[in-house]
Amino acid sequence: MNIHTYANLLKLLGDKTRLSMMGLLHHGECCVCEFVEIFQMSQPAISQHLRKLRDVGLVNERRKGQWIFYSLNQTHPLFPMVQAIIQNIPDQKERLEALEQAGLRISCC
Amino acid sequence: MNIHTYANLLKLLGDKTRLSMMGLLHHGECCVCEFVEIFQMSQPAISQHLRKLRDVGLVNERRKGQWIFYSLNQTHPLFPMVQAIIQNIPDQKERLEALEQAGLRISCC
DNA sequence: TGCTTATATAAGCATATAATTATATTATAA
DNA sequence: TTATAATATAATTATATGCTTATATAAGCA
Repeated sequence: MNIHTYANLLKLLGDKTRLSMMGLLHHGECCVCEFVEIFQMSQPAISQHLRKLRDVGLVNERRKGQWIFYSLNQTHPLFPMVQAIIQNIPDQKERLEALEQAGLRISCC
Repeated sequence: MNIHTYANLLKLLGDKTRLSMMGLLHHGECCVCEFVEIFQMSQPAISQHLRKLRDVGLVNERRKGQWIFYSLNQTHPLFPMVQAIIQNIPDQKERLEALEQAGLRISCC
């Protein structure tokens, strides 16, 4: 893996929405509609951000009925770097708690 | 410092040239002409990359005669994050050694 | 002083990026 | 089987980015 690979990773995470997504996923999997709610963005916009993360393999997707849950791919070769970054950004837990208190958390099995 | 600040930092470092520059500066200060030589890029292109790093305050500049030397600003609030990133990218020392062996290192006092 | 070297800045252009709108796909439920 | 909900994709558009070319500034030197 050369410097170019790392620069591309940083560019990918150099977006407020995608970086926050990674910070949220650090606390566990989330589905698309949760992201839509948290970021107050259109569903296609969210979907396209997730696609970019998925294309590089940084996140896994898991279909559960009508929902698709995303999670961090901890086996990705760049995961150590991702982890180092997540550990340096502000914790996103509050946004999950707010979602939960609004009764909008999709916590199915 | 909010998540937006961090995303902007990552975007800034999400460029092959700027990320390599930071990796090089980790080994000590460099002047513009050294970067021009290392990256085989035009002087204005190099200058513009350095400007972006300087605008955010990630690097310091020091004039020494006709040369301007750049170095890491270790007092920057985002420096811990920068450091974490540098520690995860491939070491850029080789490029400095190649420069040295080509007799193109500006090692004035 | 005038010439050269090192660097910065500005303008222009081609490409990349992120959002919107519209449409397609997939699953559930009536 | 039709309707609805969740998600994905495609096309479009506006903005951002990185490079080039041209020019400006600043220091050293003949």
